[in-house]
Amino acid sequence: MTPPLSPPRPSGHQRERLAFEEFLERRGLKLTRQREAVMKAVLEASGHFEAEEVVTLLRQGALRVSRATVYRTLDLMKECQLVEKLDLGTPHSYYEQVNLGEHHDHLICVTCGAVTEFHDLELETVQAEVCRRHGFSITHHSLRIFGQCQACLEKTG
Amino acid sequence: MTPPLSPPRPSGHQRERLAFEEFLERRGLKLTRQREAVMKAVLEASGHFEAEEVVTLLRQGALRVSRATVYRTLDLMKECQLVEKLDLGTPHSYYEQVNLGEHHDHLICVTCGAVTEFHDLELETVQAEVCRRHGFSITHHSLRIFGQCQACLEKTG
DNA sequence: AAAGAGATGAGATTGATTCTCATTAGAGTA
DNA sequence: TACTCTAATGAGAATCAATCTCATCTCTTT
Ligand SMILES: [Mn+2]
Ligand SMILES: [Mn+2]
Ligand SMILES: [Zn+2]
Ligand SMILES: [Zn+2]
Repeated sequence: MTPPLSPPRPSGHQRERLAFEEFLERRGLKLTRQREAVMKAVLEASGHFEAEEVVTLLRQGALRVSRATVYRTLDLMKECQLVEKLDLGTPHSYYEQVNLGEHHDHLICVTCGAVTEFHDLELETVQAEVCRRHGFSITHHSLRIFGQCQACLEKTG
Repeated sequence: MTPPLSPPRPSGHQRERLAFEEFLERRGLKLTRQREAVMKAVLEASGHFEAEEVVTLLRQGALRVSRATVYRTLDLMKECQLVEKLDLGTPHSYYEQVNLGEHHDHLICVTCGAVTEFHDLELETVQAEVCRRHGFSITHHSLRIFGQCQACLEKTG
């Protein structure tokens, strides 16, 4: 049961879905069936995925969605801050779904490729301080830490 | 004159030059005229540059150096940690010369494209702490902060 | 000078992403 | 329903930095 003092928050990705719809509205764009299919696939995706994976996944559904539309919709969701584009050092980009107002950075294992997410408040604070000192107005940032993960360290010493 | 207590440090980029020569030696590779030309150009370069700029610059000299060799040598210098490859959000990569043992991160203005360098010891410390907590052995990292630089802020409010 | 190993360069190739533009879908109107 | 108008889509072409190929060159060593 829902605690009485908690407002009944929309479940699933209702907030994100709504945010995207309002974003499209604001821009005078329509929520087409194709855009809806991409949005649904992305909101339900977990972890880091390639654009091509979305294309492949959607091929299994009834509605055909072209590669171009997948890329275009991912761009829109990125502008809406529901999606982030990642450069993990590979030749092509990865994307990930980000819940409204959340953020994290990445530890990337150069041995096995594992990507671990973390969030550190102190780190964010220090970054903000650096920006303040430079009179720089930050919009977003990307921190990638490369090295060996615990599992790989234990294997090879 | 050199202070007596300071060891006579090699000037210019003697240390980096030596480091590269030893690196090649260790790998059983030769310091060819082409590699030397690229190394010289890179060590004397300032700021962030594209691979293509090195190709163009070297075309003006007596010795012809192919694009392939420029890319190959930049990769070697990267392994030797004399060069870093940067993704500034543009479609192609930038490179920069890094002095032995030095490091910095970047503030990138999304309005004018200006790139400001900074180094913050506290930031590095907090990062190290995050890694320790995750049992992660860091080799290197890349922090990019995007936003508006002071100049752009003053122009547009 | 002959042999062997690495290095080079011109040009072909790659491949993720973007672009083009003819066609389609959908909202609004009469 | 039929018509209009505009945004959206999709198939395939184009892009272009980066990589690859492989014939040729350069050294060093016998
Ligand atoms: Mn992530
Ligand atoms: Mn720099
Ligand atoms: Zn690992
Ligand atoms: Zn600026």
